[in-house]
Amino acid sequence: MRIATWNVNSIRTRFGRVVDWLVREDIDVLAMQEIKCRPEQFPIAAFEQAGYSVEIHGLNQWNGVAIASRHEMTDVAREFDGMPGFGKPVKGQEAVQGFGPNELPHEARALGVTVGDLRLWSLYVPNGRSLDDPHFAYKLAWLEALREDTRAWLDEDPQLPLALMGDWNIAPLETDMADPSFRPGASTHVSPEERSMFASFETLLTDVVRPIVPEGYTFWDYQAGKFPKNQGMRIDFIMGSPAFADAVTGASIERDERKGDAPSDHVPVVCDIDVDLLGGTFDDDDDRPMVF
DNA sequence: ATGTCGTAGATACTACGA
Repeated sequence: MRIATWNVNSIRTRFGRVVDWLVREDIDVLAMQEIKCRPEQFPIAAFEQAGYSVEIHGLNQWNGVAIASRHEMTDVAREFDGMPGFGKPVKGQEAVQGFGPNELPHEARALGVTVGDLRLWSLYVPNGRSLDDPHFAYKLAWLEALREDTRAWLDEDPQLPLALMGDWNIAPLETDMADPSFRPGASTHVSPEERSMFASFETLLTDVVRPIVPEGYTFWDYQAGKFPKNQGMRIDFIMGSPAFADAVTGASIERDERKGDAPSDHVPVVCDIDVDLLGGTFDDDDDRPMVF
């Protein structure tokens, strides 16, 4: 079972490339971020023709998350408890997107689904914009609420195979940041507050890719030739619970997807799961009998 | 190099977000 995350930077621009990659790499579940569209604008047919169903959470041209899967998805969640909002209240949008505990409108940054035994989230963590911007406080509050929900989910079921996958917009280690325009003490993504917040998730979850792929970036800004200069950053992660991490047998960062025509500025991050190690079954596995 | 993308719209350019 192959599971991946990819900030696609507009699915309407990128769907051909994304579906080609899904088929070529035999991906079972892909968590996407920055789809930048509403559900009715999403190119669902291209995914269905390749054997995937899609769950979508998109409110407008910004943000937006989706999950494509070859297996049935259930228990779809389009927010987590206590998720804060941001911006100015939009009249008439209350019923569509709801409001966070701070009474500001929700953004489309989180989508949770259950696939077999797995609980999977596609997450697009707020960028923060700059250290003195209200968006930065929003980023930290959004992550804190997510962490407390993660703690509650695992308190309730310590054996839950859970993965939080997506664009975390944090470079946890010094070696994760090679873009010279992000400077310690002056920039988002590398601040002590963000790194401390990321570390607090690591008391609950582990980066299942890092042990297998210790080097490499997942994002390179389009500007100023940062990809050819390899001035990238590692900000896309698959964070797994103990039960999830124990089933991981492989991982990769798909650097070649930053090459060629019209790439996203992010590349896919992949992990392989041995479903036999999860203790349950997948109803549409074709290589094993079902076991109840 | 204010160096690139993607979105929307009171569009053929500007504003915004990343």
